[in-house]
Formats: sequence, C-alpha cells, structure tokens
Amino acid sequence: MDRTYSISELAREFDITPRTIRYYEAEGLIAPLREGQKRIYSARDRVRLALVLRGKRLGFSLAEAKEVIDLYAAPQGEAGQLRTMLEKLDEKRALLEEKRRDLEISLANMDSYAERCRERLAALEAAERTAAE
Amino acid sequence: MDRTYSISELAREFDITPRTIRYYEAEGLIAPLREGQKRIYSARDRVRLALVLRGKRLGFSLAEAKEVIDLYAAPQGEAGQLRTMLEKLDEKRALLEEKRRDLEISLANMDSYAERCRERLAALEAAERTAAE
DNA sequence: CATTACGTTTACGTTAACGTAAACTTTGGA
DNA sequence: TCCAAAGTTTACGTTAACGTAAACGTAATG
Repeated sequence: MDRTYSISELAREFDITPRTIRYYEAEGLIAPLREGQKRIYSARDRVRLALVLRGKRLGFSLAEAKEVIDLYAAPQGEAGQLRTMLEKLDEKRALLEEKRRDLEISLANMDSYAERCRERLAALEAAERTAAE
Repeated sequence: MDRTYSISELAREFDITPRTIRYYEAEGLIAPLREGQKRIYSARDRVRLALVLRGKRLGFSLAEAKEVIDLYAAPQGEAGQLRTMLEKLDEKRALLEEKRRDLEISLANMDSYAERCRERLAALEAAERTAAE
C-alpha cells in the first residue's frame, strides 16, 4: 500500500511528461519527498496527480485544481474550519454541477442531431431500394 | 425569430468582449453578415456562439469546438456523407462521455469527503454540548 | 456642430501550461 | 571501468486565447 513511484513511472502511467509533473510541483500542486536529489512520489502524490489531470480534462485551470486539492489536504481542525470548508466544497460542487448541465445539453443536442441524420439516411436508403426495382 | 444582434449585444449577453467574438470569427467559428462595415449576427450565429462557449466551459479548445460546429453545419448530402458524419458524431460523443465519467468521479469524491467533514463536525458539536454540562 | 457611443482594422502585449535544449549527477550493468 | 538510463536544474521557446492600444469611420444626440 505504501509503495512509491519515480517520476517517469507516473509520467508513463498518466501519459504525460516528467516536465509536466515537475511543473505541477513548481505550481504547488504536488510535493514529493526527496531521496537525495530524486523525487519520490507516494500513493497520495499519485492521487493528487490524478485529481489534477481529471480537473484539467474538465476544463479547470491548475489554479482551480489547486484550490480543490488544498481543500482536500487542509487539516480539519476546529468546528469553524470545518464549516467554512463545507461552504467552499459547496462552491466547487456548484461549478461541477454547472458543467454537468453543459454536458447534458451537449449530449442531448448531439443525440437529437444524430437521430435526424439517421432518419435522413434511412430515407435515402429507402429511395435507393425503390429506384433499384 | 429572425432578429439580428450587434456584436456588443452578444458580448453583453454572454459576458464576453467584442474582441473575443471577433477572434472566434478569425478562427472560423462564426461568420456574421456585414451591413457596410458592421457585423450583423443572426440567430444561428448566436447559437453557434453559445455552442463554442459551452464547449469551452467543458474544457474543449476552439479547434475542437470548431470540429463539432463544422459537423453541425455540414451539408447532409448523400448517404456516404451521412454515414461518415454519424461516425464522427460518435467520436465526439465518446469524448463527452469520458468527461461525464470524470464528472461523476469528481462529484462522488467531493460528496464523500463532505460527508466525512459533516460527521466530524457533528462529533465536535456533540463533544461541545457534553462539555457544556 | 461637437461630443458620445459604437463600430472597424492593425498590431503588439500577455498569460498559462508546458516543450525543448544544455549541462550536469547518479546508478546499475556488461 | 565505462556506458547508458534516468534523474536533476536552469533557462529560453512556443502556442492558444485573448487583452490592450492606436487610429480611424459613422450615426445619433444635446
């Protein structure tokens, strides 16, 4: 469970370059341990990286991804902190829900358009068969 | 139904700048008519603009958005064209589905984390009430 | 008739998110 | 022992997606 990863290992797994991973570190998104000079990535680091990349695929900037990551990593100290954290989580959730609406609309548009294409295609094929008689 | 729009009207409605709209035109995403020098946007142009912005919110580049828009705008000529169009639509659909999976995972992660926060908060509040006796 | 609001083109500037190259160290094999 | 693979830092280059500014046209308005 506590296995570690080299930078090129993670790069291969997530199909990115080591440069990208180092860049994320420079931006404060990951903070691997060092063994001498070399970066040693923990399972948690790997999860963070996955989070960043998932965020990117959804159109978030690295800065936005960092906000969420920092939320996940924040110490859950007193009640007040927990309450403001829950508020912020709700904000982020709202952003995701907005994207979900955009996604549903996009999919619905695409599906109805594809359906019209299929109907048109069926009509053309029917006409073809008629002409073949 | 066939009303038209000025560039600043659309900019206001979609909360972007005229510059952005002109840029999209330069990239081949919109092609408004002209009345002298001035750009006149039709309802279809408006729909296209909305499509682009929705795509952007979902993390697509302008080039990717253009591919979809061009698909929607392509003439549905013969059967062969319709078939390749349906294939391409399926490709794009797959991209959207991938984003949907990412979204579901993100929302699930966030919700379960928020739930843990709420439990921790409840525990703290219970302890507070106990201490108050 | 001058100002204000809106439009235009042209062109250079900016930022995020890396790519790329150079120069160097460390390390496990043949 | 020497080489190749993988790591490091530093630094400059690149691209998408606009921002910003200058210089100009036009139309309505006080």
